[in-house]
Parts: sequence; C-alpha cells; structure tokens
Amino acid sequence: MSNQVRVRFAPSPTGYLHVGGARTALFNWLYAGNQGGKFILRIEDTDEARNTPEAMAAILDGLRWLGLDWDEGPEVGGDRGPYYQSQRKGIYDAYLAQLEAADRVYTEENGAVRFKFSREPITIPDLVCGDVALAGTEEPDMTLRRPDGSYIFHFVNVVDDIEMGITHVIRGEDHLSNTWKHIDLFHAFGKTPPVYAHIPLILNPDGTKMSKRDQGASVVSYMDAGYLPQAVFNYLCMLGWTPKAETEKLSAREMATLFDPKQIHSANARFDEKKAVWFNAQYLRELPQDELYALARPFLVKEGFSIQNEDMAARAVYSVREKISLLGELKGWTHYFFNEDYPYEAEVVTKLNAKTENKALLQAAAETFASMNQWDETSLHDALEKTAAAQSVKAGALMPLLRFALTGQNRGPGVTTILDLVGKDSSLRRIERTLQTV
RNA sequence: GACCCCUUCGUCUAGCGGUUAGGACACAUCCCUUUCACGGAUGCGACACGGGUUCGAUUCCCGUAGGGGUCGCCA
Repeated sequence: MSNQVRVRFAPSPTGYLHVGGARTALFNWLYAGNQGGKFILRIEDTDEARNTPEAMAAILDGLRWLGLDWDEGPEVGGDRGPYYQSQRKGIYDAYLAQLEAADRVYTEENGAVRFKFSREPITIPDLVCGDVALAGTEEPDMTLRRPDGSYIFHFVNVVDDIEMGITHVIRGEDHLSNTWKHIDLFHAFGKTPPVYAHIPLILNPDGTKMSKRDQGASVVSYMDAGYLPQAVFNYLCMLGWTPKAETEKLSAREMATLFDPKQIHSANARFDEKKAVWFNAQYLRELPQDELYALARPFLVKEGFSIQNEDMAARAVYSVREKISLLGELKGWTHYFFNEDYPYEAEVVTKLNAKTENKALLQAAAETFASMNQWDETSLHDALEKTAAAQSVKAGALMPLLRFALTGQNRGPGVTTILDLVGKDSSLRRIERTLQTV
C-alpha cells in the first residue's frame, strides 16, 4: 500500500452541479495535483428515488467544463470500482457482516439495521477548523441499512472511503457535524480515519445560505451567461483561499502548485458576482481571435444573428473583446455588424439633430467614401482626416457622427475598424439610411 | 432545544503579541482617448461587543451578540 494521496468528489446525482459542489471538487482536484495524488469521482446514488440520468450527465458535464478530469471514476474506470454506489451492494453487505461479527449492530423489528455508537469522546482532526473535540454522543444509534436492504449515506460513504483508499476528505462544512459518526465507523472497522478538511460554505451576496433556487447556484448558469471555465475555476478557488502569490489570477496548474488546504479561510464566503465577472474579463481579453470566436459564435447564433462571413464575424467579435466582460454581453456590442436595420438609440438621434451641419458632415464623408478605391483602416483614417479638414472641423467632431450613423450607438470599436469590417457598400447604405431616417 | 463551525474595509481576504492593519474586486477622482472600454495614478474604506491575560492585543482565554451548520430508515 503506497502512501499516495487519494481524494474524491462524491456527488449525488439528484440535480445540477451546484457551485458549492464545484468548489469542493476544485479543491480536491487541486490537492491531488499538489500532492501528485489521485482525484477520484464517486457517484453516491443509493437513493434510487431521487437519482436521474439527466442529473448524472449534468454533473459530469459541469466537471468537465471546469476542466476537472478524474483519475478514477465513471467513464474512466479504475481498479477500485465500481464507482457507482448503486453497484456496490455486495461490498456493503460484507462490511456490514464485519460489524455484525463485532457485535456493533442490531436489527430492529422492521428489519432496519442500526450501528451502536461507541459513545466515547471523539476528536475530529481538521485541516481547516483545527481539532474539534466532541463529548460522547447522546444521539440515538444511527441506521446503517433500511428494511429494504438499501444502505444509508454515512455507512456507504465510510465503506467506500476505506475501499477506495481515500487519504484526505475535503468536503463542505455542512458535513462537519456528522464526521464523528464516520470516525466512529472507521474505528469499528479497525481503520484509521482519513485526514479531514471541511471547507466553508458559499453564501448569497446578502449572507443567506445559497440554495438550489438562488441566482448563480448552478454551474450551468455560468455557462449560459458566457463565463469562461477558467474564470469560474479561478474565482471559485479565490473564495476562501488566498494563495501566497503576486496575483489572484492564476492558472489551474499554478493553483495546484500553490494549494494548501490549511490556508483555506474558515469562515463562510459570500458570492461576489462583480469579482467573478472581473476574472472573466481578464481571461476573455487574452484569448486569440480564433479561440474567442469559437466560444463566442454560439452566443451570436443564439441571438439570431445571420453570419454571412465567418472571418468578418470573428474580427467583429475580436474588435470588442475589451468592451465586454461576459460573452452574453456580445449582443449589444455586435448586433449592428450583422444587421443593417439596427435601431438608433435616443441619445444618438438627439446628438445628430443637435447641429444642422451634422448631416452635411455625414454627407461629405459619404462622398469621400464613395470615391475610394482602397478600403482599409489606414486609407480610411487618412480619408477621414482630409474630409474633416476640408469641412473645417476636427476629426474628433466627425468620428462620433459616423459612429452614430454606422451603428446607431455611441459606443463601440474605432470608427475606421467598423468601416473596414462592414465594407464600403454597407457603410454607404448605413450613412444614407441615417440621413433619410434620423 | 442540544451540539459544532465562524466573525478584519461594501465583498473576498493577508495578518499568526509590538504593522502608518497589506492586497484584490467594487466605488470615486484624475490621466490616456474619435465613443465605449482597456490601461495607469490617486483616494475612500475594517479588526462585532464586553471582560480578562500581558509592559503591550486584530492576534491568546472567557462571555455576549450575530451568521452558518448538524441532530433522517436524504445525500
């Protein structure tokens, strides 16, 4: 038996992957990476009534999206399987027999089997909370097996941790209060309990408990909003853990190198969407054009944009990469690239009509464009400078007007970039429509 | 009700008896700038409260308050 670190994430497939669960998985994964150990995925599906294949898939998808690959588990295998508790009944029966032989269980009239607590004081050694000393319990003996023969969480959890050679249990603090029961079971089996690290919970921004219904509780909601997995990964890790590093923006690999469960803060943490968004913006703007576009394209399609030219679309998205923080914000920044019938924002209409000479300026620019043979940013820039000079205004006065005309908005990429991307014909049509309608 | 965990700027946190209590996000102002952003600079802003221990408490101990959790034939 080696002394290699073995950690596990043991979700129950009763719903989607919760951010709290994701963070637990993240910390386990980091610790395995840090220690050169194994990260094991075990599915705790003993409650047949509540488990669904959809939930199962959602959890695996969520973990994969975050980049949390497991060394042993579903679809990967391993020599300590099966990794579904629903397939391990024989193992549990054998372990229960051990307890029967040791006279640590008794069967009730209806067939339920209960474990006789030792009722000795128990100390939980915890990497995050420190030693937690408990007096001997006065709780009723706990049920291990239901009358129908199925087993209860505490029992299968301990049996599997023994069988799978789990050395460290990193899990949510909601399990801390039950851990003495697990330790009692380990002792009853004559085993040494694993090292525990109970991590604090994630709370809503208002400090209340984050439950299934709350905003941002599901990992899927981050995918839908246009978060990048590396940003969610990074942010979730910084919730309760601050590495000794110059920056908080770290790759999964860097975090694994630095990770130490003893450094996890022991207080619950509130979810801060602003900071999560900030992380996302950081990762977003460092993506090369093709990678960004690959991720962004589904969002454009979802908005119903008609993409005529993939290269132009990719460049359009790339041109606003520093303006957005989430891919879901793409719509408001790129719709006019894909549709010439864009609306004119009220502020734009007001500004265009503020001065009578504005339309004359636009007309002059249109005439210049119409006469151009070269259509690239440099030529466009020169042409605009000359047009402005000819009209006795600064380029700074002409640019905003063109932006209004070309996009209907007062924000966006550089005007020459827009002109270049939409092309000469479309640029002229856009200006003409503006002159006619506004 | 019993037991357990927790408490530093608005938020995430550093701190492990002596610090001008540091950083990040957010916010504000300024700079840059054809817009919006990015970026840069500066600023605002915290040790829950009350007792101890100590020459000296954010730091150690006790209590109070507040928050969270557990006490299932759920996981």
